[in-house]
Amino acid sequence: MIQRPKGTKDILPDEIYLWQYVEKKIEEIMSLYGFKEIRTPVFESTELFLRGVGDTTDVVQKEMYTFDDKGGRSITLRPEGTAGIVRAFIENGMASWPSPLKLFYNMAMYRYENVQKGRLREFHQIGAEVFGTDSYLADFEIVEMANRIINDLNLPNIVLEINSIGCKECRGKYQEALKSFIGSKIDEYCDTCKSRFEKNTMRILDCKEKKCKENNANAPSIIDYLCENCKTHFINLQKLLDNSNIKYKINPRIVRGLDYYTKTVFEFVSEEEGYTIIGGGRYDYLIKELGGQDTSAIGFAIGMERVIELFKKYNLDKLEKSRPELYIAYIDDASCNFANKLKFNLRQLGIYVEGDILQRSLKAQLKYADKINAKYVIVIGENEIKDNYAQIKNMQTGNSDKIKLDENIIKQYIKK
RNA sequence: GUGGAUGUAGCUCAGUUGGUUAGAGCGCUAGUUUGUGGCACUAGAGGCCGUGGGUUCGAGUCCCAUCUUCCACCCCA
Repeated sequence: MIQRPKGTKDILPDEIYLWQYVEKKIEEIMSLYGFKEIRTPVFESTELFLRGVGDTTDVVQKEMYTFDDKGGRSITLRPEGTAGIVRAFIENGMASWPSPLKLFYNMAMYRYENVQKGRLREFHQIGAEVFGTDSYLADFEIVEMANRIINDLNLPNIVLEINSIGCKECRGKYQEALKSFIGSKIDEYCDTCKSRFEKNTMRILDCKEKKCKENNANAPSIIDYLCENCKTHFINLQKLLDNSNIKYKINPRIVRGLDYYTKTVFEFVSEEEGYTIIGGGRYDYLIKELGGQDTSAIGFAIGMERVIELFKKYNLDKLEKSRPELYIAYIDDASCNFANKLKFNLRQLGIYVEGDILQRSLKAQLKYADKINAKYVIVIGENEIKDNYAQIKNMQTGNSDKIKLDENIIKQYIKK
């Protein structure tokens, strides 16, 4: 039997309504904040991610789906959304659009990783990006919108963690300080940390190896090395969060795995599942690095599979599955034609009506009507056609009323 | 990439120290005297026992490999 590739998932009709609800909710909120949808290609030139995401990151080094197409071009399935959006921003001259430019996307991402809870090789992110502002007001708006999404989806036990990793200037100083702190002790660190020492020192702070963690315990904090500008930026953001009663934790250990981040970085973490469901931050150099003009930007991405999992856990019972308003059953050939006509007319009026297309017995039709949870049932037979009246039965209460077989009257009855 | 568990019907799972045509519940289809669902009863369909090798007179059961799924590390959403 051919099975789906490792790390992929089928989303079946019994679950899709959850996705539709959550996606709709998120997109409504984003629209409310002025974000417009953008869609970019599933695959891009490999170089985009090498330069955009950063060639020292794990995502690029070992998790990309990269291949040569028939024309010999190196192609990569997008492992994240931001790089492609920035490419589109530059390529379509969006820098000349009114600032700030707010975009959102809802797209599948691809990473070759080992599968476990909340981690797939094909997964979905809804993300938002703001281009053209380096103000802390944008940082606030983006964090506040993410917070709103968590709240409106009614997801409990989510903690907001924020940090600032500074700009080029302060990060340079900090890296020096960090290097001299680790310095001679580097032999005590794990191999990956050793390899990161030169090129990506800050990542060492993120290591979960016991030994490395212990060694990092007294490491200098980036926050102490922020330049004046970055410091006030960070403090202003905190003030706004305080004002809005948005609870957060400053976590100097958040450095994020993508190289493009600067200044504010943040994560919404599910305490019980132990994973991040929304992650994001500012990336003031990325656009220039990818060949655009100097433009500040900030954004985040929501891990949809993780959100759905949490949402299912807490809110499943609150959602109603779609069900037919009416099932029209028939008895013989003549009434079958009549029933079909009525079904057709009601659908023209926008009513969700079901009827038999299997030529089944009346009993089987009614059983089916029950299984699909139809609200009302009408049975058409010789008498009904003759009288042009039928019983309309409420399947929940079992009560029925006499009704004229006129689609407008039926519509009115059902909708009341 | 590393470590641990797992795989029998659409789903959840039984399957004795290796021994005839592999089972149950749920679900699905049909029927229970023919124009009314849910309940009950009856019957039916549906399995290369993940895949490929091996041991054996004989393998769902034992051995090896491989794949999948799940969990942890790493990393991330």
